[in-house]
Amino acid sequence: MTHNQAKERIAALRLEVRHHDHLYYSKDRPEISDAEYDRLFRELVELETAYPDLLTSDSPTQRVGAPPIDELAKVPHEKPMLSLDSITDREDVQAFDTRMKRELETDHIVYTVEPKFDGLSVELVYDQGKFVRGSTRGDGRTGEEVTVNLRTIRALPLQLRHDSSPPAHLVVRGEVYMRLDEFQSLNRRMTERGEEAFANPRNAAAGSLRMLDSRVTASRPLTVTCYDIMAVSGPAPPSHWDELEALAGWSLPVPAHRRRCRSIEEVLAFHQSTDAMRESLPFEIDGIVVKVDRRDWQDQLGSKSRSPRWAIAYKFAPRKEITDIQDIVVSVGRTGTLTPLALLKPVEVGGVTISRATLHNADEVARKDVRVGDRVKVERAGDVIPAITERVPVPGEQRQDPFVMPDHCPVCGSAVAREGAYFYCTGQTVCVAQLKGAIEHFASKSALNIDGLGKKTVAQLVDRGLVRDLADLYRLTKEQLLTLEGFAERSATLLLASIERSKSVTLDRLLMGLGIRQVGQHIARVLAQRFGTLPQLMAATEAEFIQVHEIGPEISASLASFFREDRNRQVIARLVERGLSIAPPAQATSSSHALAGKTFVFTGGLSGYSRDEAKQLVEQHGGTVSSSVSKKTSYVVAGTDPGSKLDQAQKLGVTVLSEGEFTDLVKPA
DNA sequence: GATCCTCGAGTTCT
DNA sequence: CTCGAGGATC
Repeated sequence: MTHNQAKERIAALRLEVRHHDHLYYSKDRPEISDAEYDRLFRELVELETAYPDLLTSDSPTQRVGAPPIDELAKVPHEKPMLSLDSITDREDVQAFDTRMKRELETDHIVYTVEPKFDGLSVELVYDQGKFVRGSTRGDGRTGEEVTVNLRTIRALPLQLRHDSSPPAHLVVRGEVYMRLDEFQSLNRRMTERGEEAFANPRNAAAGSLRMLDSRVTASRPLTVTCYDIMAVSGPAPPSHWDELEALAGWSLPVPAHRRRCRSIEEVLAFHQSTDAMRESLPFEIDGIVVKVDRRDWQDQLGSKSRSPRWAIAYKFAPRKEITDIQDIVVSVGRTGTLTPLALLKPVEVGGVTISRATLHNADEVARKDVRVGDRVKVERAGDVIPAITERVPVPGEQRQDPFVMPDHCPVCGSAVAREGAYFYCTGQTVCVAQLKGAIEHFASKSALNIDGLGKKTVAQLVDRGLVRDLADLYRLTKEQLLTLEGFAERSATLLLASIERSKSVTLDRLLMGLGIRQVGQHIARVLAQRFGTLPQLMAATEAEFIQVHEIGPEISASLASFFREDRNRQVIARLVERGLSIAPPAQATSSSHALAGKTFVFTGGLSGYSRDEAKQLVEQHGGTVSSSVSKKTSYVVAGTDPGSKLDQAQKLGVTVLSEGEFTDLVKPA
């Protein structure tokens, strides 16, 4: 074969392989068998090996090849990658439609609807028709570069169709996901190799795409679908529908199941029919996306800080699964609260196996009328915490007796007292469940911050009688620690060092750590500010506590009774005796008053700092951080995967900031 | 007395 | 994150 013949054959083979990749992955309609495809692919590889000068990076054989790297590079997005407001109720969709009609001053809006793929979104950049760069969403402004990993996805064309006259520059938004069957076989392979299986397809896709070694990514069956043109040289398509058509024309995969709707009723119908076919789809979707079709209208409507006004995600009702209650047990918290807990026959809900769910309190158990042996519906509320939503009656079933709260603590046998909706164990001084809880709380980050003193260690210390109260922590010896399971020289030394370090503590942290009822981080700080030292605080009367702003009769009664208790006074005395040195509370060192009077609420994950660091930043500038959104909230900072607080903010018209905007505010350049 | 705003406490799985 | 309830405010 001459060089020229080889060149022609290679070009022909590449076209054919791309064509079949496209049919297989984007259209899901292969025309040739896998064996035939393999034959074409092998011939191409052989020719390219024989004529290395003809090998180019856009050849379908060149999807893998880059060596592993140390960490993913950060790249700024060409356009910020916004997220979508999400809603779950019909009425909210109607409200969206009404709002659009009002703002656009028209009665006829065409919406384009498509399934919302449950994967991770990526930005793809094509220059002169060639795939040059791709990145994950990151915080919306800056993502992680995953170009080499994306190249391994066969549904993703490395070269846009030549005959489609691709634009000189094109930035596309897409979603990378994994098909369910591929996900299952991947998990099977991983389990066989003794590796940890992925919890759900989305995690599998995210983990696979963010691999440092693209050869691993290549072995993971990822796929992609594209749904937005973020930037294009030349004229932009006049509508979202045309955008999708253009993408498909360039051979990019787009959602096959899409529709143009002439009314909001059609949108509702599409949502319903898509939900119905959800179980039979080979991949996971979590709702539909509704977009105002016309581009000029989109531009007119514009965007809020983190989401466009002209589109919403209309999610499906949270996934519910049916399972049986195997038992109802009662756990004892650090304050002695008895909490009923349903042990469930393990069931998969939204990709995670659920085996227990809290029933909160006795009233709740009664209201839902759930008993041991009952069949119930389980959902993951807020997509995280499992909750039993209702009982599913089984015809002819023989039900057990209703659940009753025990009248003695299941851990220590002390009497149980009732207060409002809650039941408490009265064995404050003898109950090991309470003691364990109290110690864990004392050691926790926002209290004494003793590193290395986790749940397991606490349980052992208490069970072996080494620790009977908080002060006992400060006379533990290395010899004692070495007798614990899992403790050797190193961990013992580290734990002793953390305990030593905790001896210098501020008054507010100590107050928080003591676990006085109704006294959390906030009240502890208020008290520390007002009284300054522990002796002064302990000398105060109930009447004096009430004087303090934010402290009413309940909290002051709780404080007074805590300090009246002999046992508590002794523990405090011993803590001081064993070297605890209590400093006045850290003054709010506000370096500026730029944010004085402003209230912040955080929702979702931040990438640049922890919640605590973010809180400190706000306070440094004289602002305050609160946990719930109200009319008085100045800003809601929405990170990744924001929760219901974002919806609340929008409802109340509170300004929403992205993490980037927040940073600009607290760290002016 | 009603209403709004916050805080505290408990919770699941990986 | 959600619930229940304490405290402030009108």
